[in-house]
Amino acid sequence: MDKIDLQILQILQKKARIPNVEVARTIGMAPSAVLERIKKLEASGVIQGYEVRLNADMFHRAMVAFIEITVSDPVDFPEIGDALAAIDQVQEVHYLAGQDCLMIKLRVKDNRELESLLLTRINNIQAVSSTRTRIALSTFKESAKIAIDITS
Amino acid sequence: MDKIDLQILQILQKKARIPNVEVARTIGMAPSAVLERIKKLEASGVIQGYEVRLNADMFHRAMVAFIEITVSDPVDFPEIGDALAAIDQVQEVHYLAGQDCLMIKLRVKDNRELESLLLTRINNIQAVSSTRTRIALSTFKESAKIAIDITS
DNA sequence: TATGAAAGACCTAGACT
DNA sequence: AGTCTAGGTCTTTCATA
Repeated sequence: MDKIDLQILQILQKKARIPNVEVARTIGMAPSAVLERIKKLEASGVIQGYEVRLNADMFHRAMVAFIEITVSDPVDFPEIGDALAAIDQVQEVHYLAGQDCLMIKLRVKDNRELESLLLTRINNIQAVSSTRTRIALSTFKESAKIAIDITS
Repeated sequence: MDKIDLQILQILQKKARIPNVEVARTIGMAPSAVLERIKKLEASGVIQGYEVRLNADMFHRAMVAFIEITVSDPVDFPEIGDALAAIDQVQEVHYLAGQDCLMIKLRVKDNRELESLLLTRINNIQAVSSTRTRIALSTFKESAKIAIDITS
């Protein structure tokens, strides 16, 4: 990965769904060269995919919550992690260091749906011993972007 | 937003950087009609953007952490939220209900960078009274996807 | 690895339904 | 809102440097 690759990624991070030639023009290269580089970045796993960012409010997912889920037996983490990951409303599942717990981020319609998930999909998992829910009232920033420093 | 729009969004959520005609073929419509719909979805704010998902490990951002930041004076939230959002390594900033605190998600290279951020960018903010850091050891799921139910 | 050429695919505006 | 058409643009492979 050289500076040109970083430039390409920086452009795609701003707007992934643009023509190849536009990327090529921006960095002053032939489209075929840019295509080859992007393909290599995809093949090597640097680029993991291209996503649309949708407005959650318009899909009954206005409410963001984080839940810390404490588990009685750490051996069960993989199964529980997968079970939580399988819930549509759950966007993230992380295994946290030092406290025998998982952190999940989810988006639901409202309190009612949150309660329902807690009761029927989370607290009813055998090994789950407790949960601690934090609800977000507003969001200042939410992005998967990684700052790319070309000079490095 | 009708079922056709939902179908289009479902396709774009799988892979945003695909030709318009391919979307059109998949749902059995003329490309121009699909183009028009996508433009409307963009204009109305349903589609907020198109992102590349990069492999964080390859950009010195292997470590994920969540920090709860307690603030002495709730009046200061907007400024602190913006200050935190301005940090490159910070991917999310949420204002939490009920505990006078902010939740941030960040990606850093290692413990050293995390410590440096805590000392020089977070704890040195006047109104910040305490922080509670949780480090993710592994991640089961991490996505901004919203499940789209076509039948609805 | 880059360019340039060329064939084929795609985009998109506009006429029309 | 959709289809169809058509010119212009973009993609992608390949020969070449």
